[in-house]
Amino acid sequence: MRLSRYFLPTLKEDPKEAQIASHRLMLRAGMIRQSSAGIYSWLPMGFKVMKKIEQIVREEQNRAGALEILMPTMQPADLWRESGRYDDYGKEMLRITDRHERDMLYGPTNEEQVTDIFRSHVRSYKNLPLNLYHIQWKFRDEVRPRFGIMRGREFLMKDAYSFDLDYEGAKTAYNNMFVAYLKTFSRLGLNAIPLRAETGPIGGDLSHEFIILADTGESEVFYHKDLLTLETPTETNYTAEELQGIVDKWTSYYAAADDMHDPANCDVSEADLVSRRGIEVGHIFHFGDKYSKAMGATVAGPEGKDVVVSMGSYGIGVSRLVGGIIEASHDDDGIIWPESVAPFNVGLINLKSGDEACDAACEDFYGKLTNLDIEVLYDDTSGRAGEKFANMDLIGLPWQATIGPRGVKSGVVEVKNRATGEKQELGLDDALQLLAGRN
RNA sequence: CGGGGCGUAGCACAGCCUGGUAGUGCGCUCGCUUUGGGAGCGAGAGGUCGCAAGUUCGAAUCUUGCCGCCCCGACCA
Repeated sequence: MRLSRYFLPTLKEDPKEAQIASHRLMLRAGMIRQSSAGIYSWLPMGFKVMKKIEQIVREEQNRAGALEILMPTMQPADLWRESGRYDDYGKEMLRITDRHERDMLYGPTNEEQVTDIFRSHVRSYKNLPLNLYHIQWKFRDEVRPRFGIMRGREFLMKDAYSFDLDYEGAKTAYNNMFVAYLKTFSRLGLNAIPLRAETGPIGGDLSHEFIILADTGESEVFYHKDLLTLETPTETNYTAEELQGIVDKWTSYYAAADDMHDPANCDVSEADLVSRRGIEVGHIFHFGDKYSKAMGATVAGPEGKDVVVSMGSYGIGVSRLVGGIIEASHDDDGIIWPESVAPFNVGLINLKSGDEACDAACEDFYGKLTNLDIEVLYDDTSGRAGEKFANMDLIGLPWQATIGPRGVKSGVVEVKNRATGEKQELGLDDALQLLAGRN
């Protein structure tokens, strides 16, 4: 992509409403545009990153055996009356009346909707286990949206819902998602920590939040320092026992958010206990028959009797992750994208656009990178060097390749690693090889 | 929802107290000079001063009402 043909409205100065790094940087890097409080348009580069995150989430859900569907954003109130949540939910739920005076709502979540789909199509235990997920926009009318995309009112979420015959099955479904989450966050370049979460009135121990570490995190977390040294599982088809083993291992280390942390009850020595701030990016939850019972989601069991299915739900905040990743990975100059979600792999800087030799060298290099399926943002504009460098640092592409009059003469390109700041002058072929190897 | 603050050009702001033809910096357009970390000079474009009513000869400025946005707290992916 040539920058001269792209839409990347970057800002030199900080918009005053942006208080935290991700919000500030997303606005400055031209990723989003606020429409109203907590509601944003996604501009090309922001959208591209979000789509990459979404795709990684999707691939790991698919690998885990979940099936993608798409449920609507607008839901009928009647479904929510069945579960009793229409009255319970409060003002966070955006209620809308259609032209026929029917009560509708913009979905803040989809348990009712998916349970309705399940009960009307699944009759036998033989069709279980089943896990349906979708990646869809949700709306929660937060009293006070803030932090840009991190806590907006409209947000993109992946929600998976599992259906099993009994608790044992549901537990395996839960463990399966637990492991899928470890893989997902690892691929996103994040250190995610599973925290035991409040299970509310349902009880049990099957609820975990996944948080990523960032200084601006919303809550304080405490965890055993060895937790971050655990290896992320990589295989695809684990047995129920293997899944349980992985989950047991990951949950054997102490990890708690401030609301669950009790110093008196924490057996980790002070030297091993780490305290940092975290951002919640995922939540998995077993809720048993809460919705299936209220809404009559049953299947015929092996003995021919109807059984109320056991359910769980598993969310990942896809749009929130865009901000979350920036919170976890930036410096004073701008964003530092992990390679897996970077909008482009390489930023190619032409230091003297209009200079025949420079243009030719850049065009050649650009073509070669593109032919290797490397996504390149080629700054072919007539801007000044400093401006181009600063802009490239701001948008945070993992690699920068700079070609200027000086380098053209000696046939070299300067390659800079955005994360480490390390620069090296390489011949064109060596530079290609380096960048291709990283792709 | 309690408390506080702010709405003036794409962005950041001054002007308001003490009413009198709407400004500065950055960005944008054109020209010349520059050119390896956010250049210089010159010439331009761009604003219903959030909206409405009121006071006044005259309102960005004073009064009232409304709307929007931000921050702290409580609450949440």
